[in-house]
Amino acid sequence: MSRSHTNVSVQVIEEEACPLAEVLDHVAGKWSIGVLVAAAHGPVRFTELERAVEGISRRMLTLTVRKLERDGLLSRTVYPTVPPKVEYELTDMARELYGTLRSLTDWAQRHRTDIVAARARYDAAQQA
Amino acid sequence: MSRSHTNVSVQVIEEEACPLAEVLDHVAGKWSIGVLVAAAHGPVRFTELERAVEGISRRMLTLTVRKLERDGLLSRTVYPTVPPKVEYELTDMARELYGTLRSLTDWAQRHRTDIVAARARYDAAQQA
DNA sequence: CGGTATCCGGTTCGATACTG
DNA sequence: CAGTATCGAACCGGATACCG
Repeated sequence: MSRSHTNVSVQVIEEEACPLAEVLDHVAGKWSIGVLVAAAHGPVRFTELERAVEGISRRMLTLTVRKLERDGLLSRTVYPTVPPKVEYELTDMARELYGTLRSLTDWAQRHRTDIVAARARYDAAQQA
Repeated sequence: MSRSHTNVSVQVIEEEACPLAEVLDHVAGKWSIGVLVAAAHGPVRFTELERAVEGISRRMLTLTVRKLERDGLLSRTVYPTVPPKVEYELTDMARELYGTLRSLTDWAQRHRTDIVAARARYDAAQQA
């Protein structure tokens, strides 16, 4: 366990951390990931998203898709029919991100029980 | 672009999205990622984190490391010396996650300007 | 169908001051 | 050095009602 910790590595940290913070500002938020995942398999309509992303309110779905659209992660296509039809789709940029999201998912699934266990241990230690 | 959207894929979405939401509850939050990245290169002391994660307040750093420790992502070692010395380090579980965090970073760097451009385009279109 | 508008409670977070 | 305590502002997000 070498402690090769210098000013240089602190510099590196800042360069790494800042763009990452930016991504999260775009991608985090309670519902963003859920919406991206739900839209990943093809064009999806508003109501389909509403059903797929379980628990989301209409308001939050609107705000979330707007934000994702603004950041260029989601494309929105309006068909001026009656009744109106709107389709959302991942942009190429978002499709690249999706792979990383999947590896996050995989990590979460592998360590789900570990996290629960860690919490139980921590809480038990505190209450003592 | 086939629209092979069925009940089955909706099922898949829910199975994927839920654990992902859980990860984010652990890992998101304004500062978590920054702290994890800052702690990735070896044992780091509290004050070092405070300097490395630019903009974080003492309070938020405390809350963040506590949360990460509780979830088993960060280990906390106290040396009972005067003055006190506390070192934080990624757990093995967190080190696995770090790879994914890096690919998030890489994505962010590749598309940083794309996102800025997308926003400018969107905002211009709205104000019109 | 695909949204908006408004209200409002809860949580988050920064600022500040204090401590073993 | 490594925290804790308290306060208030800002923001987030749910509920509800309405609209082209």
